[in-house]
Amino acid sequence: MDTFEALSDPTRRQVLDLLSRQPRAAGELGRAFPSTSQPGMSRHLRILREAGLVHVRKQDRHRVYALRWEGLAPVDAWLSKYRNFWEAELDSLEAFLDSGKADPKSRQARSRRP
Amino acid sequence: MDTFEALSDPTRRQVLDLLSRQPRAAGELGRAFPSTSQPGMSRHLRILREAGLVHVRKQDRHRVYALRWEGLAPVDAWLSKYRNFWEAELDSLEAFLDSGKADPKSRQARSRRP
DNA sequence: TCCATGCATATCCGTACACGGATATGTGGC
DNA sequence: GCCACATATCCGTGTACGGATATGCATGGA
Repeated sequence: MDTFEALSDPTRRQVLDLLSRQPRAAGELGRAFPSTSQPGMSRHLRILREAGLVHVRKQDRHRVYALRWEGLAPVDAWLSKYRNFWEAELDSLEAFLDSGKADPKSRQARSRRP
Repeated sequence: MDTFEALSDPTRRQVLDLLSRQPRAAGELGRAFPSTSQPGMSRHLRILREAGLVHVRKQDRHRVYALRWEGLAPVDAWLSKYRNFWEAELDSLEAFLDSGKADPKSRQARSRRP
């Protein structure tokens, strides 16, 4: 299962959201989803692992899961391909409107098309 | 079907890739995927439409599809949430390297909310 | 050393739905 | 009426997702 498929499941995205705050043990994650059985959560974690989205570390008797930021690189790469065009669109719009105001959110460095 | 599910299919991502270059008529897209039937492509386009990823315009007897950049906003938003942490990680790493501190393997213990 | 904890894995079962082709039909524009 | 599609079915296959259950397996503690 590739990155995009792994991310297509809401539960797995929620798991990643939890892990984005801090690493958590498998059991902790399972308890965060009471409607999911232990093997069920374990399956989700397996998919996330195989997609390279999480990383496991053994600590005592626990398996501590942490987010692997690099695992999101494929999505980021795919998306930036579009972001370039997107921002080009927005830039054109801004230029057209000529509001003269800066982007309030001041997104990360607006990489222009090379 | 939500945005992430719509993007989980490789064919649909390829369609978006084509549309990122220029708008195309439905038939044109269909011909780009010879192994897909006409109703088959039409179904994919429907999913992309309902996910807000493409936009249709009637031109003569053709349906011209174009990418809706805003449709990718949910993915971008979701991803930037992580990109911030990602960059924070890199920053922390830099800070760590600058300060010449302890064990470099304690990476995962360090993810924290800003 | 024996046992409980904390998981991962393996089945089996069942439901649901994605994806595909094939075919038929509907529809708006020319 | 023809073209370019969209939609609707029906069919079939594959597989995701879920629970339930049993087992494997390492670690840490009594």
